[in-house]
Amino acid sequence: MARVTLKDVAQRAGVTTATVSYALSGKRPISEATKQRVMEAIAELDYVPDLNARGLSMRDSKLIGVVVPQTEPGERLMFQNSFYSEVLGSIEYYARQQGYHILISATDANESYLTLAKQRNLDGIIVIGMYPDEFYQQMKKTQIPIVLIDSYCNDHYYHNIRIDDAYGSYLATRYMLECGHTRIAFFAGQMKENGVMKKRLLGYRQALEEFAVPYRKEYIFEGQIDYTSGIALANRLMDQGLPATGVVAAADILAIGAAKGFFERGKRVPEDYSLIGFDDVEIAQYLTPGLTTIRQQISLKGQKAVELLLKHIEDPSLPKQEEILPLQLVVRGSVKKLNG
Amino acid sequence: MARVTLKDVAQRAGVTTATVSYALSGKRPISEATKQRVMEAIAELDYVPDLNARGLSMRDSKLIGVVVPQTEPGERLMFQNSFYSEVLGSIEYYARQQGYHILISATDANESYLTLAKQRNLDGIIVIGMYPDEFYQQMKKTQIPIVLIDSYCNDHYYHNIRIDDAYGSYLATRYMLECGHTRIAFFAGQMKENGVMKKRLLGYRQALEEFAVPYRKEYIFEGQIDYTSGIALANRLMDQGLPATGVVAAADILAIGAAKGFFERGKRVPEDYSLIGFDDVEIAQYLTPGLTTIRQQISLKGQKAVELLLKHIEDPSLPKQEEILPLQLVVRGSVKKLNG
DNA sequence: AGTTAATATTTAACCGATTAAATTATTTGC
DNA sequence: GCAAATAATTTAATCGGTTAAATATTAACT
Repeated sequence: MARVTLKDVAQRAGVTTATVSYALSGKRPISEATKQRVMEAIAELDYVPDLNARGLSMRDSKLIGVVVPQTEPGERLMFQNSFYSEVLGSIEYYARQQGYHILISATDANESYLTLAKQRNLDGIIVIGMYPDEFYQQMKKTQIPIVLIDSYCNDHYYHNIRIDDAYGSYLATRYMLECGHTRIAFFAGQMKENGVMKKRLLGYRQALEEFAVPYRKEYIFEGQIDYTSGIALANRLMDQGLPATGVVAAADILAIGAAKGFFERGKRVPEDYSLIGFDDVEIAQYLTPGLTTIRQQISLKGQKAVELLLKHIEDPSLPKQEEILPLQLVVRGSVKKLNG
Repeated sequence: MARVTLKDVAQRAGVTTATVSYALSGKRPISEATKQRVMEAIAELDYVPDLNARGLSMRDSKLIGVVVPQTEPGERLMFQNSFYSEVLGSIEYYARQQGYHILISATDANESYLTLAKQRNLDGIIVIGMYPDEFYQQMKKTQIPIVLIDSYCNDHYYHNIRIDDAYGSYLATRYMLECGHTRIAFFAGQMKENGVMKKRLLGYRQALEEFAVPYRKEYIFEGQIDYTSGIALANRLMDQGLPATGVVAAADILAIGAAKGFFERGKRVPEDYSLIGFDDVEIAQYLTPGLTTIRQQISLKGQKAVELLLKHIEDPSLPKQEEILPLQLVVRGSVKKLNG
């Protein structure tokens, strides 16, 4: 079954390829009569335009690249964590609605992504997460419309969709404090300068300050954003014999790992340790007990990113925008009230 | 910054585009001297070939389509569940190693996917899950190499990567029985004819039979494969006042939901209900208690699918293969021993 | 040196679309 | 009825590559 091309359609309809093309695009007037014949031919032959060929002359691709941090090629490969999966799913969904497809590239943000952008003639790129400065420098050179998700890159060149990370962990920590906790540990992923984790630490400190609880750096634990790291941090906390009664985790994944770490050593959440997460990934509500956490609308992030990107693709002069999405405390069962 | 094309490189190196092309592909001998000049020009201009253009004449795309069941456009959009995410991640990873990219299309398996295949000139397709018969009929017509994952489609046209689902739940159920349980409920997703869920039910029955425990259909609960359904099934079980002591869930997600359902009504796992899952998704080991389950090597599935697909793309005469991947019982803490 | 053979390079067509410019057909106005 | 204006269609170039066939260059052998 060979490919059906414009030519075949044209032949069938007794016209030229140009006519067919115009009939389809409407960029030149075509008589109703021929338009009719063309449509019939298309239907009869079951013709579907080749987007590559079209892209070649139109210089577009209807393809959106999505950069997501590289997963180690370990035993289990996946889209790192549920947070990414959910953003990706959302991006895929909304892009598809608009006739775009997404090209996911888990990358360590090196030059390889630039290559991809050129190879595939990407119409736009959505970058999730924070990367080294040089990455942003290089990306800029491509001239391709780019929307950043969860980045504090202050380069005015990029659109930005994010949340107020500091405020989020402020909310989390404040809730802990309101519940009567004062010895509160903070579990985070790698705290890079200007990174999301660093911002979340900021919010934690703000809340402490507001409640006049002194900030003690023995209470700060830094690891990676994954389950095993959560377990490890919990162990470190217990090993050090810190008299903490609660843990503010800078990501649900860390919180879940921490709960497991405590559990393995006979400690329970929330009886022995109160725990609050960040993100509200899907699983959070199904844990036992449910994880109290800071909800961000993960899918909305993807949706907004796609909308903004497509708007920019249509209108390259679109001024750079930054959109801060709302956050919300979700109380479930992982924090124990020490007072009331 | 306009696109650098073959022509630019040719000009710079003082040769024709054909020469450059041959120098790169090695399909015709090119003198070392010119090859050298060409390579220099490429480096100087930072040239990256356009895969679309190349694809147009080579009639390939270096693109692999991945069909995954459609998620409802509900509030949360994601790659349905962690099982899919993990397979997808794996496929992406191994495809990329071989210079392919993946085009994910969450679809309800209607004609739209055929369109995609044509539009994008997909080199091959990996289909995850089970679909209506007509879907397979249509796909076949595309003549595109296809590998099925987790399908019991008996059409000899397709390659197949799967597990022995019946055996898996046989293992799960047997373990329950060995632990002394006899009133064992079975939680499943939709049991379509010839579907994965139906097969898993089969294994459950086999085990019961082997232990001479009568099969009672009040113990069979059917829902969807998602967390909320797990909760719902647990509630149905409790509402009916069934004296079950254990639940074999046909998917980890169901098991996790079930645990939540029990928890919400004051019942605990494994004290009140023992629970065993299926899949061993990443989160299973981080739950409290850890979920006893049947491990399948999810990433391996993706890897094998990619390998097989690429092999087929290279050699279209490759005979159809079916590969059954191994399973393994993983004991954690969600099943209580009623005997010893 | 003069063919012949082998090697290196170029010419030009093609992949499947789009589109400016040229051409043909149809109205319209007088 | 005929030129001018307008509408419909075609011609042919183009996008960025590949490649069969033709040509030019170099090497090999009497």
